[in-house]
Amino acid sequence: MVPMSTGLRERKKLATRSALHLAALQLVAERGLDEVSVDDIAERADVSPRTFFNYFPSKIDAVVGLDPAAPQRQVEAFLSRPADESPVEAMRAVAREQAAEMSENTELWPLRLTVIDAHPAALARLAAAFGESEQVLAAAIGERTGTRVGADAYPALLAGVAAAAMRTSLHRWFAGDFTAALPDLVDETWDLLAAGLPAPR
Amino acid sequence: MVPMSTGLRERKKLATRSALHLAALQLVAERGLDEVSVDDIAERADVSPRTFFNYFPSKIDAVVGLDPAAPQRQVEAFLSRPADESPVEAMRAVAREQAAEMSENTELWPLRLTVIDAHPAALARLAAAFGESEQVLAAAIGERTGTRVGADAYPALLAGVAAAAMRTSLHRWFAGDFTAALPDLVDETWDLLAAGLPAPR
DNA sequence: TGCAAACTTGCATAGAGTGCAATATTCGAC
DNA sequence: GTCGAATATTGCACTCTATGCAAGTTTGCA
Repeated sequence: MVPMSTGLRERKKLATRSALHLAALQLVAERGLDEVSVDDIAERADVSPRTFFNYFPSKIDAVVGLDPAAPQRQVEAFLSRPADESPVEAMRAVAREQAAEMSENTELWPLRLTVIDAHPAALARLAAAFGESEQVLAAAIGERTGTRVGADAYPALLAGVAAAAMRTSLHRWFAGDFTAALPDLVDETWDLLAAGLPAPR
Repeated sequence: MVPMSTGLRERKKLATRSALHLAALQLVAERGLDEVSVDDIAERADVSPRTFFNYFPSKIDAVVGLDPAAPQRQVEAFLSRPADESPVEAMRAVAREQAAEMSENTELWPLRLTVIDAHPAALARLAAAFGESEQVLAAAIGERTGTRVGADAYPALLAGVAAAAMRTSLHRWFAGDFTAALPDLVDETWDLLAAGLPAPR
Protein backbone atom coordinates (compact mmCIF):
# COMPACT_ATOMS: atom_id res chain seq x y z
CA MET A 1 0.00 0.00 0.00
CA VAL A 2 1.11 3.55 -0.78
CA PRO A 3 4.26 2.62 -2.70
CA MET A 4 7.07 5.15 -2.54
CA SER A 5 8.47 4.64 -6.04
CA THR A 6 6.75 1.87 -7.90
CA GLY A 7 6.67 0.01 -11.14
CA LEU A 8 6.41 0.92 -14.74
CA ARG A 9 2.73 1.74 -14.54
CA GLU A 10 3.08 4.48 -11.94
CA ARG A 11 6.11 5.98 -13.60
CA LYS A 12 4.38 6.10 -16.96
CA LYS A 13 1.41 7.87 -15.46
CA LEU A 14 3.61 10.49 -13.88
CA ALA A 15 5.48 10.90 -17.15
CA THR A 16 2.26 11.34 -19.12
CA ARG A 17 0.94 13.86 -16.64
CA SER A 18 4.18 15.77 -16.74
CA ALA A 19 4.28 15.65 -20.54
CA LEU A 20 0.74 17.03 -20.77
CA HIS A 21 1.51 19.81 -18.31
CA LEU A 22 4.71 20.77 -20.09
CA ALA A 23 3.01 20.66 -23.48
CA ALA A 24 0.28 22.92 -22.17
CA LEU A 25 2.78 25.37 -20.70
CA GLN A 26 4.88 25.56 -23.84
CA LEU A 27 1.97 25.88 -26.24
CA VAL A 28 0.32 28.59 -24.17
CA ALA A 29 3.63 30.41 -23.84
CA GLU A 30 3.98 30.30 -27.63
CA ARG A 31 0.46 31.17 -28.77
CA GLY A 32 -1.61 32.26 -25.78
CA LEU A 33 -4.38 30.42 -23.98
CA ASP A 34 -7.15 30.90 -26.50
CA GLU A 35 -5.10 29.73 -29.48
CA VAL A 36 -4.39 26.39 -27.82
CA SER A 37 -6.96 23.60 -27.76
CA VAL A 38 -7.01 20.43 -25.73
CA ASP A 39 -6.41 18.56 -28.97
CA ASP A 40 -3.22 20.55 -29.52
CA ILE A 41 -1.95 19.71 -26.05
CA ALA A 42 -2.79 16.03 -26.40
CA GLU A 43 -1.08 15.88 -29.77
CA ARG A 44 2.16 17.39 -28.48
CA ALA A 45 2.14 15.02 -25.51
CA ASP A 46 1.47 12.05 -27.80
CA VAL A 47 -1.77 10.89 -26.30
CA SER A 48 -5.32 10.90 -27.57
CA PRO A 49 -7.54 13.88 -26.80
CA ARG A 50 -9.71 11.62 -24.70
CA THR A 51 -6.77 10.60 -22.54
CA PHE A 52 -6.09 14.23 -21.71
CA PHE A 53 -9.20 14.23 -19.57
CA ASN A 54 -8.02 11.19 -17.67
CA TYR A 55 -5.26 13.38 -16.29
CA PHE A 56 -6.73 16.86 -16.02
CA PRO A 57 -10.36 17.87 -15.60
CA SER A 58 -9.94 20.97 -17.74
CA LYS A 59 -7.54 22.75 -20.02
CA ILE A 60 -6.68 25.40 -17.49
CA ASP A 61 -5.80 22.74 -14.92
CA ALA A 62 -3.24 21.31 -17.30
CA VAL A 63 -1.68 24.74 -17.70
CA VAL A 64 -1.47 25.43 -13.98
CA GLY A 65 -0.49 21.81 -13.40
CA LEU A 66 -0.54 21.71 -9.63
CA ASP A 67 0.05 18.50 -7.73
CA PRO A 68 -3.33 17.39 -6.40
CA ALA A 69 -1.60 15.80 -3.42
CA ALA A 70 0.17 19.01 -2.41
CA PRO A 71 -2.45 20.24 0.08
CA GLN A 72 -2.35 16.95 1.92
CA ARG A 73 1.43 16.96 2.07
CA GLN A 74 1.33 20.51 3.39
CA VAL A 75 -1.04 19.43 6.15
CA GLU A 76 1.21 16.53 7.11
CA ALA A 77 4.26 18.77 7.21
CA PHE A 78 2.38 21.19 9.44
CA LEU A 79 1.10 18.56 11.84
CA SER A 80 4.53 16.99 12.23
CA ARG A 81 6.22 20.19 13.35
CA PRO A 82 7.57 20.17 16.94
CA ALA A 83 4.81 20.68 19.47
CA ASP A 84 6.59 23.61 21.14
CA GLU A 85 6.25 25.75 18.04
CA SER A 86 3.38 28.20 17.89
CA PRO A 87 0.99 27.76 14.96
CA VAL A 88 2.50 30.77 13.22
CA GLU A 89 6.03 29.46 13.68
CA ALA A 90 5.05 26.03 12.42
CA MET A 91 3.22 27.44 9.43
CA ARG A 92 6.10 29.67 8.59
CA ALA A 93 8.54 26.77 8.74
CA VAL A 94 6.34 24.74 6.40
CA ALA A 95 6.19 27.66 4.00
CA ARG A 96 9.97 27.95 4.00
CA GLU A 97 10.31 24.24 3.25
CA GLN A 98 7.85 24.54 0.40
CA ALA A 99 9.71 27.52 -0.97
CA ALA A 100 12.97 25.59 -0.88
CA GLU A 101 11.39 22.72 -2.81
CA MET A 102 9.99 25.05 -5.44
CA SER A 103 13.39 26.63 -5.90
CA GLU A 104 15.01 23.27 -6.55
CA ASN A 105 13.74 22.75 -10.05
CA THR A 106 15.03 26.00 -11.50
CA GLU A 107 13.00 25.64 -14.69
CA LEU A 108 9.51 24.51 -13.83
CA TRP A 109 8.21 27.11 -11.41
CA PRO A 110 9.58 30.12 -13.27
CA LEU A 111 7.99 28.87 -16.49
CA ARG A 112 4.75 28.10 -14.71
CA LEU A 113 4.56 31.45 -12.99
CA THR A 114 5.45 33.36 -16.12
CA VAL A 115 2.70 31.67 -18.12
CA ILE A 116 0.16 31.92 -15.31
CA ASP A 117 0.85 35.58 -14.69
CA ALA A 118 0.23 36.40 -18.34
CA HIS A 119 -3.23 34.83 -18.39
CA PRO A 120 -6.02 35.99 -16.06
CA ALA A 121 -7.87 32.70 -16.34
CA ALA A 122 -4.81 30.83 -15.15
CA LEU A 123 -4.30 33.31 -12.33
CA ALA A 124 -7.90 32.74 -11.34
CA ARG A 125 -7.40 28.99 -11.32
CA LEU A 126 -4.31 29.38 -9.15
CA ALA A 127 -6.22 31.54 -6.70
CA ALA A 128 -8.92 28.90 -6.57
CA ALA A 129 -6.35 26.20 -5.90
CA PHE A 130 -4.92 28.21 -3.03
CA GLY A 131 -8.45 28.53 -1.73
CA GLU A 132 -8.97 24.77 -1.74
CA SER A 133 -5.67 24.30 -0.04
CA GLU A 134 -6.70 26.75 2.66
CA GLN A 135 -9.68 24.67 3.60
CA VAL A 136 -7.80 21.49 4.42
CA LEU A 137 -5.09 23.54 6.08
CA ALA A 138 -7.63 25.33 8.26
CA ALA A 139 -8.92 21.97 9.44
CA ALA A 140 -5.40 20.95 10.38
CA ILE A 141 -4.76 24.20 12.23
CA GLY A 142 -8.01 23.74 14.11
CA GLU A 143 -6.88 20.25 15.05
CA ARG A 144 -3.50 21.45 16.31
CA THR A 145 -4.83 24.40 18.29
CA GLY A 146 -7.96 22.71 19.56
CA THR A 147 -10.28 25.29 18.04
CA ARG A 148 -13.33 24.71 15.87
CA VAL A 149 -13.06 25.96 12.30
CA GLY A 150 -16.58 27.33 12.01
CA ALA A 151 -16.80 28.93 15.43
CA ASP A 152 -13.33 30.40 15.95
CA ALA A 153 -11.76 32.76 13.43
CA TYR A 154 -8.21 31.62 14.06
CA PRO A 155 -7.80 28.48 11.91
CA ALA A 156 -9.30 29.83 8.70
CA LEU A 157 -7.56 33.16 9.17
CA LEU A 158 -4.11 31.68 9.64
CA ALA A 159 -4.66 29.39 6.68
CA GLY A 160 -5.76 32.32 4.55
CA VAL A 161 -2.87 34.46 5.69
CA ALA A 162 -0.41 31.67 4.98
CA ALA A 163 -1.78 31.36 1.47
CA ALA A 164 -1.58 35.11 0.98
CA ALA A 165 2.01 35.07 2.20
CA MET A 166 2.95 32.39 -0.31
CA ARG A 167 1.19 34.12 -3.16
CA THR A 168 2.86 37.41 -2.32
CA SER A 169 6.25 35.76 -2.18
CA LEU A 170 5.73 33.94 -5.46
CA HIS A 171 4.66 37.14 -7.14
CA ARG A 172 7.68 39.04 -5.90
CA TRP A 173 9.90 36.18 -7.04
CA PHE A 174 8.38 36.46 -10.49
CA ALA A 175 8.50 40.28 -10.53
CA GLY A 176 12.23 40.14 -9.78
CA ASP A 177 12.85 37.68 -12.63
CA PHE A 178 13.56 34.86 -10.18
CA THR A 179 16.90 36.30 -9.14
CA ALA A 180 16.03 36.45 -5.43
CA ALA A 181 16.00 33.38 -3.19
CA LEU A 182 12.39 32.36 -2.67
CA PRO A 183 12.84 31.18 0.93
CA ASP A 184 14.27 34.61 1.79
CA LEU A 185 11.25 36.31 0.29
CA VAL A 186 9.01 34.03 2.32
CA ASP A 187 10.90 34.96 5.47
CA GLU A 188 10.55 38.67 4.85
CA THR A 189 6.84 38.25 4.29
CA TRP A 190 6.33 36.36 7.54
CA ASP A 191 8.35 38.97 9.44
CA LEU A 192 5.82 41.56 8.33
CA LEU A 193 2.95 39.34 9.41
CA ALA A 194 4.38 38.54 12.83
CA ALA A 195 4.82 42.25 13.48
CA GLY A 196 1.16 42.91 12.71
CA LEU A 197 1.75 44.56 9.32
CA PRO A 198 3.39 47.81 10.45
CA ALA A 199 3.29 50.66 7.96
CA PRO A 200 6.41 50.79 5.78
CA ARG A 201 9.17 53.27 6.52
CA MET B 1 -21.27 61.63 -17.78
CA VAL B 2 -21.40 58.97 -15.06
CA PRO B 3 -25.09 59.38 -14.15
CA MET B 4 -25.96 58.49 -10.59
CA SER B 5 -29.41 57.05 -11.23
CA THR B 6 -30.44 57.31 -14.81
CA GLY B 7 -33.18 56.57 -17.21
CA LEU B 8 -35.18 53.56 -18.18
CA ARG B 9 -32.34 51.96 -20.09
CA GLU B 10 -29.96 51.76 -17.13
CA ARG B 11 -32.63 50.59 -14.75
CA LYS B 12 -33.73 47.84 -17.11
CA LYS B 13 -30.19 46.59 -17.44
CA LEU B 14 -29.74 46.43 -13.70
CA ALA B 15 -33.07 44.66 -13.36
CA THR B 16 -32.15 42.09 -15.99
CA ARG B 17 -28.80 41.45 -14.40
CA SER B 18 -30.40 41.05 -11.02
CA ALA B 19 -33.10 38.76 -12.43
CA LEU B 20 -30.50 36.53 -14.05
CA HIS B 21 -28.45 36.35 -10.87
CA LEU B 22 -31.47 35.55 -8.73
CA ALA B 23 -32.72 32.96 -11.21
CA ALA B 24 -29.30 31.31 -11.19
CA LEU B 25 -29.17 31.29 -7.39
CA GLN B 26 -32.63 29.85 -6.99
CA LEU B 27 -32.27 27.19 -9.65
CA VAL B 28 -28.93 26.04 -8.33
CA ALA B 29 -30.29 26.00 -4.78
CA GLU B 30 -33.16 23.81 -6.01
CA ARG B 31 -31.36 21.35 -8.27
CA GLY B 32 -27.60 21.78 -7.94
CA LEU B 33 -25.13 23.36 -10.30
CA ASP B 34 -24.89 20.56 -12.85
CA GLU B 35 -28.64 20.19 -13.26
CA VAL B 36 -29.01 23.82 -14.26
CA SER B 37 -28.15 25.01 -17.76
CA VAL B 38 -27.72 28.52 -19.04
CA ASP B 39 -30.92 28.02 -21.01
CA ASP B 40 -32.78 27.25 -17.77
CA ILE B 41 -31.51 30.43 -16.15
CA ALA B 42 -32.35 32.57 -19.17
CA GLU B 43 -35.82 31.08 -19.33
CA ARG B 44 -36.62 31.85 -15.70
CA ALA B 45 -35.30 35.39 -16.12
CA ASP B 46 -37.36 35.84 -19.29
CA VAL B 47 -34.57 36.61 -21.70
CA SER B 48 -33.09 34.67 -24.58
CA PRO B 49 -30.17 32.36 -23.91
CA ARG B 50 -28.03 34.61 -26.08
CA THR B 51 -28.81 37.61 -23.90
CA PHE B 52 -27.56 35.77 -20.85
CA PHE B 53 -24.03 36.11 -22.19
CA ASN B 54 -24.46 39.86 -22.61
CA TYR B 55 -24.64 40.04 -18.82
CA PHE B 56 -22.40 37.27 -17.52
CA PRO B 57 -19.41 35.67 -19.21
CA SER B 58 -20.20 32.25 -17.77
CA LYS B 59 -22.77 30.30 -15.85
CA ILE B 60 -20.74 30.29 -12.66
CA ASP B 61 -20.40 34.07 -12.79
CA ALA B 62 -24.16 34.40 -12.81
CA VAL B 63 -24.38 32.20 -9.74
CA VAL B 64 -21.74 34.11 -7.80
CA GLY B 65 -23.14 37.36 -9.15
CA LEU B 66 -20.54 39.78 -7.90
CA ASP B 67 -20.63 43.43 -8.79
CA PRO B 68 -17.85 44.01 -11.32
CA ALA B 69 -17.43 47.57 -10.03
CA ALA B 70 -16.89 46.47 -6.43
CA PRO B 71 -13.07 46.31 -6.55
CA GLN B 72 -12.92 49.85 -7.87
CA ARG B 73 -15.27 51.14 -5.20
CA GLN B 74 -13.19 49.41 -2.57
CA VAL B 75 -10.10 51.16 -3.86
CA GLU B 76 -11.81 54.53 -3.78
CA ALA B 77 -13.03 53.95 -0.24
CA PHE B 78 -9.52 53.04 0.82
CA LEU B 79 -7.86 56.01 -0.84
CA SER B 80 -10.33 58.46 0.68
CA ARG B 81 -9.65 57.40 4.25
CA PRO B 82 -8.09 60.09 6.49
CA ALA B 83 -4.37 60.45 5.85
CA ASP B 84 -3.47 59.99 9.53
CA GLU B 85 -4.72 56.41 9.50
CA SER B 86 -2.16 53.66 9.01
CA PRO B 87 -2.76 51.39 6.00
CA VAL B 88 -3.99 48.64 8.29
CA GLU B 89 -6.40 50.97 10.07
CA ALA B 90 -7.69 52.31 6.78
CA MET B 91 -8.10 48.85 5.29
CA ARG B 92 -9.87 47.64 8.39
CA ALA B 93 -12.26 50.58 8.29
CA VAL B 94 -13.08 49.86 4.65
CA ALA B 95 -13.70 46.22 5.48
CA ARG B 96 -16.09 47.21 8.27
CA GLU B 97 -18.00 49.48 5.90
CA GLN B 98 -18.25 46.71 3.34
CA ALA B 99 -19.47 44.32 6.00
CA ALA B 100 -22.16 46.78 7.05
CA GLU B 101 -23.34 47.11 3.44
CA MET B 102 -23.49 43.37 2.97
CA SER B 103 -25.56 43.02 6.12
CA GLU B 104 -28.10 45.51 4.88
CA ASN B 105 -29.84 43.27 2.40
CA THR B 106 -30.68 40.46 4.80
CA GLU B 107 -31.64 38.09 2.00
CA LEU B 108 -29.12 38.33 -0.78
CA TRP B 109 -25.78 37.60 0.84
CA PRO B 110 -27.03 34.73 2.98
CA LEU B 111 -28.59 33.07 -0.06
CA ARG B 112 -25.49 33.71 -2.13
CA LEU B 113 -23.12 32.35 0.49
CA THR B 114 -25.26 29.31 1.14
CA VAL B 115 -25.36 28.39 -2.53
CA ILE B 116 -21.69 29.17 -3.09
CA ASP B 117 -20.56 27.19 -0.08
CA ALA B 118 -22.41 24.13 -1.34
CA HIS B 119 -20.66 24.12 -4.73
CA PRO B 120 -16.88 23.86 -5.04
CA ALA B 121 -16.88 25.44 -8.49
CA ALA B 122 -18.65 28.50 -7.12
CA LEU B 123 -16.28 28.66 -4.19
CA ALA B 124 -13.41 28.55 -6.64
CA ARG B 125 -14.92 31.38 -8.65
CA LEU B 126 -15.32 33.45 -5.49
CA ALA B 127 -11.71 32.84 -4.55
CA ALA B 128 -10.68 33.96 -8.02
CA ALA B 129 -12.76 37.11 -7.69
CA PHE B 130 -11.08 37.92 -4.40
CA GLY B 131 -7.78 37.40 -6.14
CA GLU B 132 -8.63 39.89 -8.86
CA SER B 133 -9.77 42.35 -6.24
CA GLU B 134 -6.48 41.98 -4.43
CA GLN B 135 -4.52 43.09 -7.45
CA VAL B 136 -6.17 46.48 -7.84
CA LEU B 137 -6.18 46.91 -4.08
CA ALA B 138 -2.45 46.19 -3.90
CA ALA B 139 -1.86 48.93 -6.45
CA ALA B 140 -3.84 51.37 -4.33
CA ILE B 141 -1.97 50.40 -1.18
CA GLY B 142 1.31 50.90 -2.99
CA GLU B 143 0.10 54.31 -4.06
CA ARG B 144 -0.86 55.31 -0.54
CA THR B 145 2.29 54.03 1.13
CA GLY B 146 4.70 55.05 -1.61
CA THR B 147 5.98 51.53 -2.17
CA ARG B 148 6.31 49.61 -5.41
CA VAL B 149 4.08 46.58 -5.74
CA GLY B 150 6.60 44.30 -7.40
CA ALA B 151 9.60 45.27 -5.28
CA ASP B 152 8.14 45.62 -1.81
CA ALA B 153 6.13 42.86 -0.16
CA TYR B 154 3.87 45.18 1.79
CA PRO B 155 1.14 46.20 -0.69
CA ALA B 156 0.36 42.75 -2.06
CA LEU B 157 0.59 41.23 1.39
CA LEU B 158 -1.81 43.67 3.01
CA ALA B 159 -4.21 43.26 0.10
CA GLY B 160 -4.03 39.48 0.40
CA VAL B 161 -4.47 39.60 4.14
CA ALA B 162 -7.45 41.91 3.84
CA ALA B 163 -9.07 39.50 1.41
CA ALA B 164 -8.35 36.57 3.71
CA ALA B 165 -9.88 38.50 6.59
CA MET B 166 -13.06 39.12 4.63
CA ARG B 167 -13.33 35.55 3.45
CA THR B 168 -12.80 34.27 6.98
CA SER B 169 -15.45 36.61 8.33
CA LEU B 170 -17.94 35.67 5.63
CA HIS B 171 -17.38 32.01 6.27
CA ARG B 172 -17.91 32.39 9.99
CA TRP B 173 -21.05 34.41 9.31
CA PHE B 174 -22.33 31.56 7.17
CA ALA B 175 -21.22 28.86 9.62
CA GLY B 176 -23.20 30.60 12.37
CA ASP B 177 -26.34 30.75 10.23
CA PHE B 178 -26.02 34.52 9.84
CA THR B 179 -27.05 35.20 13.43
CA ALA B 180 -23.87 37.13 14.27
CA ALA B 181 -23.27 40.73 13.15
CA LEU B 182 -20.88 40.63 10.24
CA PRO B 183 -19.07 43.89 11.14
CA ASP B 184 -18.32 42.43 14.58
CA LEU B 185 -16.85 39.32 13.02
CA VAL B 186 -14.70 41.52 10.80
CA ASP B 187 -13.48 43.43 13.84
CA GLU B 188 -12.51 40.29 15.69
CA THR B 189 -10.60 39.06 12.68
CA TRP B 190 -8.62 42.29 12.35
CA ASP B 191 -7.84 42.25 16.05
CA LEU B 192 -6.11 38.92 15.55
CA LEU B 193 -4.20 40.28 12.58
CA ALA B 194 -3.04 43.44 14.31
CA ALA B 195 -1.72 41.34 17.19
CA GLY B 196 0.36 39.24 14.78
CA LEU B 197 -1.83 36.13 15.00
CA PRO B 198 -1.08 35.03 18.56
CA ALA B 199 -1.84 31.41 19.35
CA PRO B 200 -5.33 30.91 20.81
CA ARG B 201 -5.78 30.37 24.57
C1' DT C 1 -41.35 62.75 -34.91
C1' DG C 2 -37.52 60.73 -36.41
C1' DC C 3 -32.63 59.53 -36.24
C1' DA C 4 -28.78 57.42 -33.78
C1' DA C 5 -27.17 54.62 -30.24
C1' DA C 6 -27.71 50.76 -27.49
C1' DC C 7 -29.91 46.34 -26.44
C1' DT C 8 -31.99 41.78 -27.76
C1' DT C 9 -32.31 37.91 -30.37
C1' DG C 10 -31.50 33.92 -33.64
C1' DC C 11 -28.31 31.41 -36.16
C1' DA C 12 -24.05 29.14 -36.95
C1' DT C 13 -20.05 27.28 -35.12
C1' DA C 14 -15.94 25.76 -32.39
C1' DG C 15 -14.48 23.73 -28.57
C1' DA C 16 -14.89 21.77 -23.64
C1' DG C 17 -16.07 18.03 -21.09
C1' DT C 18 -18.35 13.23 -20.04
C1' DG C 19 -20.29 8.42 -20.31
C1' DC C 20 -19.67 4.16 -22.40
C1' DA C 21 -17.72 0.20 -24.56
C1' DA C 22 -13.86 -1.77 -26.99
C1' DT C 23 -8.97 -2.38 -27.09
C1' DA C 24 -4.35 -2.53 -25.25
C1' DT C 25 -0.96 -2.70 -21.56
C1' DT C 26 0.91 -3.94 -17.11
C1' DC C 27 1.12 -6.64 -12.91
C1' DG C 28 1.54 -10.61 -10.23
C1' DA C 29 1.02 -15.52 -9.49
C1' DC C 30 2.30 -19.56 -11.07
C1' DG D 1 7.41 -17.33 -19.98
C1' DT D 2 2.17 -17.60 -19.75
C1' DC D 3 -2.20 -16.38 -18.29
C1' DG D 4 -5.83 -13.88 -16.03
C1' DA D 5 -7.11 -9.75 -13.44
C1' DA D 6 -6.59 -5.01 -13.00
C1' DT D 7 -5.86 -0.78 -14.98
C1' DA D 8 -5.02 2.53 -18.80
C1' DT D 9 -5.95 4.25 -23.52
C1' DT D 10 -8.75 5.25 -27.14
C1' DG D 11 -12.79 6.28 -30.30
C1' DC D 12 -17.44 7.57 -30.55
C1' DA D 13 -21.53 9.98 -29.54
C1' DC D 14 -23.45 13.51 -27.25
C1' DT D 15 -24.57 17.81 -24.40
C1' DC D 16 -23.48 22.15 -23.10
C1' DT D 17 -20.71 26.44 -22.93
C1' DA D 18 -19.32 30.34 -25.18
C1' DT D 19 -18.65 33.64 -29.09
C1' DG D 20 -19.10 36.17 -33.63
C1' DC D 21 -22.19 38.18 -36.65
C1' DA D 22 -26.18 40.30 -38.62
C1' DA D 23 -30.96 41.48 -38.39
C1' DG D 24 -34.56 43.34 -35.70
C1' DT D 25 -36.23 46.23 -31.35
C1' DT D 26 -36.24 49.56 -28.00
C1' DT D 27 -34.67 53.76 -25.86
C1' DG D 28 -32.62 58.44 -25.70
C1' DC D 29 -32.56 62.89 -27.47
C1' DA D 30 -32.83 66.85 -30.52
